[in-house]
Amino acid sequence: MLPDPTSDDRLDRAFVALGDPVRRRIVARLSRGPATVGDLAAPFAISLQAVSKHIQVLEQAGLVTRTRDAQRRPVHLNPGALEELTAWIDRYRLVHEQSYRTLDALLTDPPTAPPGAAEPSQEDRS
Amino acid sequence: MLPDPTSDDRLDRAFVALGDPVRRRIVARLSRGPATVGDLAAPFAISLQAVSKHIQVLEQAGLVTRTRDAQRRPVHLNPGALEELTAWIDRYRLVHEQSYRTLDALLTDPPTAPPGAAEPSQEDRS
DNA sequence: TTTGTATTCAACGGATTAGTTGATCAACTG
DNA sequence: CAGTTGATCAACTAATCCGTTGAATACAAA
Repeated sequence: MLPDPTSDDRLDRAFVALGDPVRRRIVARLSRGPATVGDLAAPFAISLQAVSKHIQVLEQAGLVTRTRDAQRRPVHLNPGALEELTAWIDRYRLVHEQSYRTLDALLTDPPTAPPGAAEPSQEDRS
Repeated sequence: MLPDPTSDDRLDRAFVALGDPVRRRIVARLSRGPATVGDLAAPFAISLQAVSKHIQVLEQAGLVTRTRDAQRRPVHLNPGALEELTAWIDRYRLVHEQSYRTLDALLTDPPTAPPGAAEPSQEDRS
């Protein structure tokens, strides 16, 4: 049940979670402090149950955590998870265009690797 | 057909696009320079057509663009789109916890707004 | 204990997604 | 021209996702 830190499953879920406008608005709201499910559901035209599911998606992505307060389950934003996302993006944000070499040259004249010698395992990570 | 800058549809698609490990690896590869569909498909165990679809998803999200080179369609990363994602995240990365007020007080004692006076339209954006 | 409030669970339908295979299109090569 | 390469289109399947409604749970208040 514990999350596996060597898998990128959390990263998958976190990006997908932020791909929904409802969930992004929830995150935006939570950045101003914790809120209950009812609070979070209020601005939306969808059912409370649907919002509850969205919160579960955010929780499984590690983006939020839940505490307990009587019958309420306050939701808190987990800023660390958001930082992981920016960290991933920042790793690839800068494009190394290799401007000294034209695109045609790149495509027709592979630098040092002959067509038979493929090295697919060190491509990248995550 | 032109993208509508006032909609967050692009943001939706971009986050969802990065939620797939295959597409993240494609982005990672493209950060080192443009590549053809065949190049991008090589490291994967899935069909070329599947990779072609992944590229279309990335393209519709604004994350990549395609050019033309004879029968090849080189794919280029669009760093601007990645920056938009980090920009969104950075807006909410810092949590304003309002530590001077306890969670219970937050929940049971709404600051200045009486329960009847709701103002849901300025909640947030995107 | 009964009632009310806050939230989740369960089952379902409709839409979307990621993969497949087979056919097609476009451009280069001999 | 015919053949090959690079990539897309089309049709299909299995799985997942987003929303619904109705029932169940947990705690509080009367």
